[in-house]
Amino acid sequence: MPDHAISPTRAEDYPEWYQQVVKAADLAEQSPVRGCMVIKPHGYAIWERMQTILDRMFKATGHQNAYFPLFIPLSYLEQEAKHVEGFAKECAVVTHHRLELGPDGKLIPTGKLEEPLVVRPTSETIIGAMYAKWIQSWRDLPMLINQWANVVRWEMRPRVFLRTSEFLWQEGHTAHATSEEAVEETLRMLDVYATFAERDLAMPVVKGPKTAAERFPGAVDTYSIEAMMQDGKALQAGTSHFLGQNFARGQNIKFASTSGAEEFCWTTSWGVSTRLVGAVIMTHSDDDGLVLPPRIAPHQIVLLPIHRTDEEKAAVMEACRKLEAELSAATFGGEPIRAKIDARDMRGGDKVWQHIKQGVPVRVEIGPRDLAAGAGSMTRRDRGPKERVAVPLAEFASRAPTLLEEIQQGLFERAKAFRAERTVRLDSAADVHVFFGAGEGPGEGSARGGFAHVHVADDPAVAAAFDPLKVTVRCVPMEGNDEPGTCVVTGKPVPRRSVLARSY
RNA sequence: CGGAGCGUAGCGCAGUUGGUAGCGCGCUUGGUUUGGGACCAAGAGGUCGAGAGUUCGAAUCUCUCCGCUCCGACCA
Repeated sequence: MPDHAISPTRAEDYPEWYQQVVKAADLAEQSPVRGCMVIKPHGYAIWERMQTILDRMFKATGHQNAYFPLFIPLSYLEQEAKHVEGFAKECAVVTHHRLELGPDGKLIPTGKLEEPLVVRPTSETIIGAMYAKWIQSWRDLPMLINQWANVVRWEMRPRVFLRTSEFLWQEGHTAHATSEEAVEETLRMLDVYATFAERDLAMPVVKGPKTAAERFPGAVDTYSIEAMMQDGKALQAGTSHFLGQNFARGQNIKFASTSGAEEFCWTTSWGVSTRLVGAVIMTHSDDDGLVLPPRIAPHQIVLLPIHRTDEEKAAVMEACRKLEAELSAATFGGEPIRAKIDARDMRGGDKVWQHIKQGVPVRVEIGPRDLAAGAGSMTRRDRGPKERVAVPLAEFASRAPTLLEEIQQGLFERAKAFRAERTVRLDSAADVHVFFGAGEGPGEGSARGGFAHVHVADDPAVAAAFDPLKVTVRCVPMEGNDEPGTCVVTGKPVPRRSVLARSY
């Protein structure tokens, strides 16, 4: 066997490594439908973890869930000019509502719709149409609603989890009486995403507003959290938009204010998607497969009984069940610890490697020898596959929360250190060109780059200057960044540095 | 949608100048094993991506289409 479970390794071929990890961890696979993936149980379980945690956070910030239609009348999309422009190119359109059996046995779409329906690429317009009905008075505000749904964006180049034609996400849509309140909401939800990314996904992110070119179609301001993947590329992990009154005007979302005047609402929208699963993979995984932070791992601890005879089996299984019960009674991150006994009848080595490839944070083997010593053999996914530690069974459950916290924190620190190593401050366009290695050779380019903090203006000339490098302005970091300077392209004065990177 | 590559068993691949399908892993069964991706034996599994054409004969040659991957344009 090679010394790692995934081939090729990250260093050899990063994109291919990513796909092999998805396959080895049994997260998802290609479907018969072009550009669409099947999310398999293990991949879906990770998404469910994300949903559970985020949903709790949305509720805690006063939001309620609701559900709006998959189909959006074509005319709705036309209500905000920039919105149409932004999404028109990638929409799936339903034009018929019936199938008839043709003479050759083929099914023929018939029953042409009077008005074509667009499969939602996002739901601003249809939710706005409902808000226009629901909101009449300042007493109806703020309107704070979230929807868990699928959306379709007909992408040219799909990549599992990162960019598929259909994906799952959550979209929050809120309406407010004042601009200040709406901006506050936009930033609050950006913070929710940042907290979730760092605390639960152990993925350090940079928060900040986008440049005009990268803004959501129809938004006044778009904010994002940007994470660095292990190839140095940036991944937009979540977005929060301040929509101003743009959509409210287009869709007539009005309210009577306390003074009795009729005013347009100020709206926001924000979302994260199954892309986060890809983000987690590319942030933590190694050449042995998936590595999951404990907080989002469907199973945090797997117990592996080892036995030969029936007597051994009885004793070992009893010890496993006892430990499983103790672990389930203990808590980590405010939830019961998720432990599982894997008693499947298969070879121990295969079984262990399966759990390694699937990213289970902690494995505990319990065999007759361990039992005699009152111990279990523990291995951690964030350490080498053969670094085993004997742990006393009597105390393991009480120590487990600390252990999981240590792993969670360790992964976060490791990711932060990685990002720090690949983050630089540059003060000239020439340095940017050098850093991102203008002339990259095959197989080498993927290892280059990172985040460059540079003074640049929000100006098309900046995008044009770095376009040949495939580098874009990811966002203008809001924290620890108040050093004024002059734009390295246009020479204009700017109040702070921006993050430049290649991106997914 | 442009450029490149690929499509043969669940996975990874071989199959030369056209002659009717093979290897490794995996899977099933039996046995030997078992604290680190076991070994022996016997088996199951393929309209060679789809369609058309050339030919006595096509996985192999020609054309068209479909899908996947990478690189561009677009994006969460």
